[in-house]
Parts: sequence; structure tokens; C-alpha cells
Amino acid sequence: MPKVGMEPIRRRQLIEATIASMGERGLADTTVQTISRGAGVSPGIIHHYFGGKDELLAATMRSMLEQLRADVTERLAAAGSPRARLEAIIDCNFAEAQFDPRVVSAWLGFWAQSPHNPALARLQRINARRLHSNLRHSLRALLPLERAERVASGLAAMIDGLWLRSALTGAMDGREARAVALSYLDAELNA
Amino acid sequence: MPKVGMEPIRRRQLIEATIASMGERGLADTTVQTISRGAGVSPGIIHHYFGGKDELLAATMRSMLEQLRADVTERLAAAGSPRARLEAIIDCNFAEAQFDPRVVSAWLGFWAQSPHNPALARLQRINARRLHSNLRHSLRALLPLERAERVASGLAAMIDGLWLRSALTGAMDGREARAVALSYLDAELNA
Amino acid sequence: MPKVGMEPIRRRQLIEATIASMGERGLADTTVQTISRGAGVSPGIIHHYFGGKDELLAATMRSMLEQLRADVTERLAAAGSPRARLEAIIDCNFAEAQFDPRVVSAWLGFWAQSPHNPALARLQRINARRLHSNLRHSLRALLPLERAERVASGLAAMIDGLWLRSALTGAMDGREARAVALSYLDAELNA
Amino acid sequence: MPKVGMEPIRRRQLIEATIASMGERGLADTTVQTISRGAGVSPGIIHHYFGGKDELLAATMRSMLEQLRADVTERLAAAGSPRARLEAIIDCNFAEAQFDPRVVSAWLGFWAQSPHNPALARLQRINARRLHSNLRHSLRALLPLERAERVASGLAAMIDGLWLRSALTGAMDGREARAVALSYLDAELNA
DNA sequence: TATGAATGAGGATTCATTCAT
DNA sequence: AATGAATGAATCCTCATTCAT
Repeated sequence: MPKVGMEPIRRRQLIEATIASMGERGLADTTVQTISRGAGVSPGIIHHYFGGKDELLAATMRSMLEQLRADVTERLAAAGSPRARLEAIIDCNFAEAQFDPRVVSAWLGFWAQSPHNPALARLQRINARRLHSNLRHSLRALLPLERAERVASGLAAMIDGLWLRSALTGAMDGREARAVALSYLDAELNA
Repeated sequence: MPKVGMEPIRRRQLIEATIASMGERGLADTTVQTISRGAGVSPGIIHHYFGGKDELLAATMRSMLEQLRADVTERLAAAGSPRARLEAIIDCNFAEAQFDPRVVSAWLGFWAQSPHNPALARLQRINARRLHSNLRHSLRALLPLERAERVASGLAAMIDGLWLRSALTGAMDGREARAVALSYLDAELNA
Repeated sequence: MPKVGMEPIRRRQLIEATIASMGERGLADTTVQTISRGAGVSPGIIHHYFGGKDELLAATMRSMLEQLRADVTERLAAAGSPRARLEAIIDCNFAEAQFDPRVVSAWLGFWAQSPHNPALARLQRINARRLHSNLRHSLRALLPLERAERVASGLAAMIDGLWLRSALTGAMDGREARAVALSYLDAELNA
Repeated sequence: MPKVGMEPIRRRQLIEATIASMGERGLADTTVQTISRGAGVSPGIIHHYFGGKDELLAATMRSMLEQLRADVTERLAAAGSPRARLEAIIDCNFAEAQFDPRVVSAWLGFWAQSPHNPALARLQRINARRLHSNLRHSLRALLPLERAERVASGLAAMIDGLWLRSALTGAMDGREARAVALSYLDAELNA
């Protein structure tokens, strides 16, 4: 048991345990105890490192958003055309790491809570804007303004909807989801 | 002051109050007290009529599903063509009553909880299947099997995603949502 | 176990139990549990009737102040002369009910806490002003202004000091305390 | 960086920080953390030097008592007459260092706690006896036994009461307090 | 000597549920 | 039918204390 420089390790451990607990039990039944037990530490440590449950939840959501953002940024950098950029965004959202049932289930919990929690709402808003803006920017090169706006909204909604349905029914994997979204994109682009 | 025949009135009152509380505070902060206070009755009455909070929540979800089902059934009966049937389904989902912020917010709460609650999960599954089956049935008349399947999945996901986004951002009304979904449908049908 | 109209009964029970616990253990070790156990009820009832521990403590202090105020008011009404009024005030403060070790010990706890708790500080201030004003008013009839002020401050301090010493050492009863205070008063009046 | 001879420095630092925290927050909200933070050291150090919080509190009270005792002893040595000795005692108790709001507030905390803590009670008792004995000894030269006893009790009570009122209301400085006490003394001596 | 990571007991509070009236 | 008094388990959080470094 090392006793120095534990902070980043413990923070990561606790965030992972939070995602795991939310995936298993849902946000409603995720307590300081389920998290700390999952991380193999004492409940008090959460307050030591995060000040409280709320801040740990916000940190967890931030971490998930950051992961997604980093993935998208990396893939976008390698994409040459607008079409390729759109595909990259879709790919990232349905990549294995993001489509992990526990992660999607955690998202579900945050979605339900964020309208009633300013800290989460803020993160939610930032993420929604970024996705919409990424999509619109690429679509602008391929469609007239009004249709670009509409398809951006539609694609963003469909991505969330596919995540949602995968969390609720478990009957859809990332490959299928990707195919559905790409089919929509192509249909709109060729219309 | 004995009352007879109060049962259906009280049940409806309590279900409405549950939706209202979920819309205002979210499922997590909806307690027997917030519900009963909203309905203007005592907390004990919930157990009298529903046996407990869980059963009231399930009854509320059932009521919301039933409302949606009834709307769709009615509209479908009046629809002459497959295209009209698809439009009717979309219209129902974005009609004012279903797109009410409190209702959508309540849906969000149920979505988050249902993976961890068998009773809600069952209702969730029935609803998902019905929507998917309705969509697929009409699409089968217009598209080859595989594409019908895919578009059914896509439309179902998009409908849920548009609901979700409206709950999270509040920045979309039913008319816009309807336009986005119809655009998708037409693009796929004309592809 | 009657089930209606319990509010005033329970409130009184809980206030008495609070004084008892503060007398036995001090404010620092008085918990919701020691109080509720002392009252023979469950801990949750405190929140039912008082909303929380803080409000129960404030209600307890209010109750003690009110008791003292009522005693003094009654005795003052029967006092004919300024001298008799001063004696009445002293008598009340060292009467058996007010000099009860548990009550004095509770005062000690409130004194220590009130500089750091606005609600208690307010009550404290009101009480201090009333005592001082009662003393000064009667002394004005017997002494010049400046000396009346000074003796009022001295008598008020001595009353509190005698309470304090009785709580700390237990080596002084009300009769003795009364004699000390009256001796002071007479010495100043005859000076 | 090994340090030697840190013990007396650290002990003093921690005692000062304890008084400061008790003055600011009261004993109830004085924790090992507020103290160590105030002293600019880690929480563990308290146990290193004092073995625990309780012993630090006792050491703090001892330190305050010792300071008062040393002041009084010094002033008494320079006092020629019984009257001068009494004045010296009063002066010490209302000298600036002892009448410091933080110090008085700390006293308040100890007073409230000592009836329920044997270590503090013992210190409390020693101090009370010393004050009473000093007063009585000088008064014996000026008054008959019984009155000397009574005035000693009265003066001791008044001193504590003036401290108490200054802590509670903040509306009295040392000079005023001194005048009130001396007025009492003179009145009794001249009676 | 000194740190701060870690624990776990104990605190106030919330809440679904029961039940006498 | 309806109330609201009452319970007690569960939750988040605080805190003195321990201990590896």
C-alpha cells in the first residue's frame, strides 16, 4: 500500500467504480457505499478526494465526456473530407469503448438527473452543443444551410436514440447502430 | 364523511401528481410525500390505493404507455396508406400531449430506472416492440425487408432521441421534431 | 397510544428531553439519539415535529427563556416598590425551577454555542436586554443615572456568574446565591 | 530535513491555533482539522505531540490558566495592602490579554464542556478555588469572616459574569468591566 | 519530525411504510 | 375512505485516529 501520490490513482479508481455501479444498479441505487465497495476502499475516501458524492458524479460525467471528446478529436484530425468527418463522428459514438453497456447505462442515469442538477446540466449542454456543431460544420459543405441544420439535429438525435435503445433493450450492437446511422446520412445526402 | 367510488378518481389524481413531480424534480427526488402533497392528499393514501410507491410508479408508466397506444391506434385506423400510417405514428409521438415537458421528463426517469426494475423493464420492452412492429409493418409495404428493418430501427431511435433532446435541452418543439423525422423518412423512402 | 393531537405533547416531551440530555451530557454530546431515547420515541420524530436538530435546540432555548420571562413578569406584577421589584427579579433567577442543575447546565451549552449560531444569538440578545432593562428601570428610581447603569450591569453579570459557578462547581444553592446578590444590591443602594 | 527542539514551538503553535479556532467557531466546531490548518501543519501532528485532541484541549486550558495565574502572582507581589491586592486581582482578570474576545470565547467553550469532562473539570476547580482563596484572603483583613466569604463569592461570580457577558454581547470592554467590579468592591467595603 | 492517505464509527437526515383513529 | 403519527433502515457526511512513508 503506497502512501504518497495516490490522488490521481484513487480518483480514477473511484470514477471507474462509479460507472460500474451506475451500470449495474442505476444512478438511483448507486450509493457512496456501492461505489467505495466497488473500488475496494472505505466510504470516507470519497469525501477526502471529491468532497462529496455530487462532485464525484460530476467528475464521472466529465470524465466520460472527455473520453468521447478525445476520441472524436483524434478521429476528426485524420479525416480528409466532410463525408469522412461525419463518418468519423458516427464511428466514435458507436465504438466499443463508448458503446460499453455500463457506459451507456451510466449516460442514461446522467440524462435523467441533469435536468434537475445544474452542474450536470451544464456538462450536458456543452456536450450537446459540441456534437451538433461538429455535425453541422461538416454537413454545411454538403447541404444547403437549412437542410444541414435539420440533418444535424436528426443525426444527433438518432445517435442518442440508438444509445438509449441499446441501453434499454440490449438488442443492438455498435455495428448495427453504425449501419443505421450511416444509412440515414447517405439517404439525406443523396436526396 | 364516507365516500364511495373514489378509487378511479384518486388513482388518476395520484398518477397525474406522479408525472408532475417527476417532471419537476426528477424520479430521484420524487418521494411519496412530493406526490401526495401534489395531489393534496395524505402520504398514507398511496399505500391504500397502490400498495406502495413502486406499484404507483409502474401504474404511472402504464398509464403513459396506454395514452400513447390509444392515440396511435386511433390515428392508425384513419390512415389509408402505408405512408399515411407512418406519418400518423410520427405525429402521435410529437403531438402536444406526448411532447409535454413534464411527460417527456417523466419518460426520462423511467428509462433510467427500467434496466434495474423488472416491472418497468417489461413495460418498456412491450412499448419498444409495439413501436418497432408498427413501423416495420408499414415500411414492409414500401421497402425491401432488410431496409425496412433498418429504417424501422432508425425511426424508432430517432423518435426516442428527439424526445430525449427535447427533455435535455428544451430547445425543440413538436413541430420541428416532426419535420426532422419526416425528412428522414422521406429521404429513406426516396433513396 | 393515541394518534391525534399529539403535536403539543410531543413538542414538550422533546424539549424536556433536550434539557435533560444537555444537563447530563452537555450540548456537545447531545445527539438526536440521546434526545429521542430520553423521550422514548424514535429519532425520526424530531424531524417530523421540528424539522431538524437545530430547530429543536432553538425551541428549547426559547422555551427556557419563556419560562423565565413568565416567572419574572408574574413576580413583578406583585411588587410594589422599586426595591421589591429588584428583589423579585433576583428571586426569580435563583428560584428552584430556574436553578435546577439541568437547566443551568443547558444554559451553559447555549451560552457557548450562541456566539456561533445566529438563531441562538438572537434569543440570547433578547434575554440579556430584557434583564438589563428590567434592572435599570427599577434602579433609576433609587440611584442617579450613571450609577444605575453600572449597578444594572453588575447585577446582571453577577446573576449570570452565580448561575455559571453553580453549574461548574455545584457548590452553591439558590438561597446562598440570592443572599450574595442581595448583599451586593444593598451595599450599592446604601453607598 | 530533520528538526530538533521543535517540540515546545509546535506545542505553543497548536495551543494558539486551538484558542483561535475556539474563538472563531466555538468548541463544537473546532476539529483537529481546523486547528492543524490554523497552525499550518498536518492533522497527524496533533497526535504526535499531544496524543489526541482531548489532551490538546486540556493543554490549552492549562495554558490559559497558567497565563492568568502568572499575571496574578506577579501583580500580587507588587501590591502592598489588602485593598491593593484585591484591585490587582480584578485588574488582571480584565487586562487586555485576558479579555481578548478569542480567549474569552475559548473560556466559554471550556466552561460548557468541563462539567462533562473530568480532566477539564479538575482544572476548572483548581482555578475557581485559587480565585476564591485569593479574594477571601485579602478580604479577611477588611471584613468579618462571614461577609468576607460572601463578598469573595460575589466578586468571583461577578468576574466570571462580566467575562461571560462580554463574550455573549461584545458590548463591554475591560475598562468598564473593571469599573463595575471595583464599584461593587468599594460598596461592600464601605457598607 | 512530519505528512496526508485511509479508516470506520457515529452524526443528522430522509423516506417508504405501517397503523390507530 | 382518509389521516398523519410514528418507525427504523438507509444515506451522506464528519471526524478523531492510525500508519506507511
